[in-house]
Amino acid sequence: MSDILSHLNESQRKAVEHTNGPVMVIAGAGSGKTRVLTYRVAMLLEKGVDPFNILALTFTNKAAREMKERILTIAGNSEARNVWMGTFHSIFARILRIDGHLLGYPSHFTIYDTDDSKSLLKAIVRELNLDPKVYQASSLLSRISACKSNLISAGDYNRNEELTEYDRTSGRPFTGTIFTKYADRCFKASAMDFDDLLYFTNILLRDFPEILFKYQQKFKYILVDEYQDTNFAQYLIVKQLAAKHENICVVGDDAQSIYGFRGANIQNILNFQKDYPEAVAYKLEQNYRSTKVIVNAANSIIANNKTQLQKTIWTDNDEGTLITLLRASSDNEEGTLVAQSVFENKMNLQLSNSQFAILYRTNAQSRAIEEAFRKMNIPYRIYGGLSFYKRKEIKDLLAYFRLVINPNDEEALNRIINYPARGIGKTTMEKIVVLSGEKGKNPWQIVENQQCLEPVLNLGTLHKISDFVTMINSFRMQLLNKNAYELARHIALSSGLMKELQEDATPEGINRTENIEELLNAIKDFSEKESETVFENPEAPPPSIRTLDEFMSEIALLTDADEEDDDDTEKVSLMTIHQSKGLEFPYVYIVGLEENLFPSLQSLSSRADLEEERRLFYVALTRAERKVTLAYAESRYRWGNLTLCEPSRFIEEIDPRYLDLPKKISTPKNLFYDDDFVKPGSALSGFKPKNFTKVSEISNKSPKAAISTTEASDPALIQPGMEVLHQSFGQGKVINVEGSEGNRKATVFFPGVGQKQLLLKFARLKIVNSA
DNA sequence: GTGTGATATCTTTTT
DNA sequence: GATATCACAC
Repeated sequence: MSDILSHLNESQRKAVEHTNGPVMVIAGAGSGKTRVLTYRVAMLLEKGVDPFNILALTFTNKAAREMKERILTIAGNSEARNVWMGTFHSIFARILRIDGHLLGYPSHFTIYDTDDSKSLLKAIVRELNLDPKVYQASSLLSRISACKSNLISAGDYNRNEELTEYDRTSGRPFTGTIFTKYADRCFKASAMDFDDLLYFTNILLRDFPEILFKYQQKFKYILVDEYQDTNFAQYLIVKQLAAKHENICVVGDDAQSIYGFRGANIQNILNFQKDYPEAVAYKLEQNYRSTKVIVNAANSIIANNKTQLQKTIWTDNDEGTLITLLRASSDNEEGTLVAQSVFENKMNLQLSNSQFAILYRTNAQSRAIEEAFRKMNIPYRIYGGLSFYKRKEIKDLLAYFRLVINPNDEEALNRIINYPARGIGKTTMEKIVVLSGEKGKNPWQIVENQQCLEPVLNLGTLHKISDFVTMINSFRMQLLNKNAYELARHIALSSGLMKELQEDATPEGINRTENIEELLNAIKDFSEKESETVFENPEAPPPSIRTLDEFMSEIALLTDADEEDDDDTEKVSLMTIHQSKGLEFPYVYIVGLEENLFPSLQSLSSRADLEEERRLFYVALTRAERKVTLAYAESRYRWGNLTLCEPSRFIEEIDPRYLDLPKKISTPKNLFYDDDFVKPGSALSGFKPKNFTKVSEISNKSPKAAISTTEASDPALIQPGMEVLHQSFGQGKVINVEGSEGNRKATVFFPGVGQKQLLLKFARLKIVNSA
């Protein structure tokens, strides 16, 4: 261990060695925060602390997994796997499965994801005959979520004058009613949404002192990563659990707080020393990740924020290259420029794809980038976006599993009662919902009870329903005696879902079938793998088979970012800045630096939000080890139509000493309308095509062309894959051709020169080899 | 009750 | 450009 400590700098070492009492570590970007956390856990184990007494909370499963792996390496002790390490949500879901019965929840409760929550809210709004445009599911959910994060229950909400008054004046007086109904329906469905996991943990600890005591005893040492991103509910859980031993260590960086929209309260970290007057604070200010240029540029950005803890991030690393800025006329061109730049750097500097990351503000921006990368044949991997577990066919099959495990799960029932179609339609479902409202029961209890249904349904429908119920019940009987894979496969086949998908021979249909196969394979792996879950009683023998409900509780909180890429091709990473938090890449491209996009439109109304956007930009910059490239487009397709964009204010906020401005930028813009892009409605739009035709005619007949030794081929014949000859660049290979008629553009790679985009009517390429 | 085509609304960011 | 909902025909 002592030589392990030698891997740390002085402040890191102090933070690691100070194991008892409250400690706060303010860790600047790239300052070795994860290192401190992992070494600290290793240090605790070294000192003989039982791993079952250590609780380490992270924000992503990925971070937890990585940390666990590293600790295993450092500590060289397999005991380390018994540390309670995971996200807030997964750790407290585990606790609620053990002790949630005290609150009336079964241990197999369902976790509703955002889609489930929204769909339930929509149903409630419909049932109350309210206007879904006024009561939008997404805004209702964020309001409810904000309440729960601040431990405000539906009852509290309705009693709170301020909240209800606000709803009345904003024309949504029934928000409180909806909240109440939503909470009630979730409970009846034995379901918790993401916020409930934290909310009910708080209730559990508040109302059952013996439970609080139990976990206080258990978690003698508590570590919290990304403390700046905790919300009130999380803060209070940690505070209560730590109250007995006060061996709490929080690590964070106020400059990287980017989850305010989710209720994260930056005050939690700013007030830590008020909560624990004896707390010792350590600052990690040396950055080991990035070049001086990057560190200084990032500092110059964050200096524009008013609320922050004082610290000076510095580095001993090289000066590095200046930040470059790419200006594109459109979002598509931005993609092309970025892909070209990646390609050039890769070739010139002999780098691999995985050394590059493209970061953007919104998921929607990935498309243009993706397209450009596809055209250039650069392998990439998108993080987030449409997660595997969010695909329809996967959600359908999972809904079967959910319903089998928890028949009360209303959203699962809704999803599959008529999928594949079995003649139980909208009207029938409506009747069922009405009945469940009247009898105060959940839909499954109604569906299961034939007597209930007899008065309102005809015999045919009644039969269809009872067949469905029998099927689900027969699955349930096998829950404990079949392993997860056998049962999952059985369900996929005998529910008819597999058949339904196989009948669809379109490429999408085949893909869906493959996805189901993939899910089944994942379950197979799971069934065969030994359980790694920490059991309440470590001495208890592991259960002989791994069941489907175990699988479901393990994946409920997985997100796409946690998915491992088994394909070992080297790929460029594409992700939102939020997802990039905690990661690092040698070369980072930050795209879409435009006003109203980054910073986003909705952040511009308040100083706090704008500062959060700025911190987001800070996070993006500090992901880079060697070089940052920024990009923006002058126009972009937003919800279908073209919008003009201004460069982001953040570009100007960077100290110009660290920025390599393109010479282009100071020249009059219209000189650079060198391609098919014309601003709609601008004075140019009517004239441009004509002018261009003329120019091209002239150039073809110009004297220069006449004396040229090479004879140009007809631009219309140029196709990707061809070898072509250019007057000054020499021979090259056509990678891509795009654009229409007179404005066809080719991307050509010239060995030794690099990749060039050429307007075919000017380029006068000669086809050398059309193979 | 089911399936098809038209249309409105959408975009922050995530557990 | 994509998805969710609605109107309409079978």
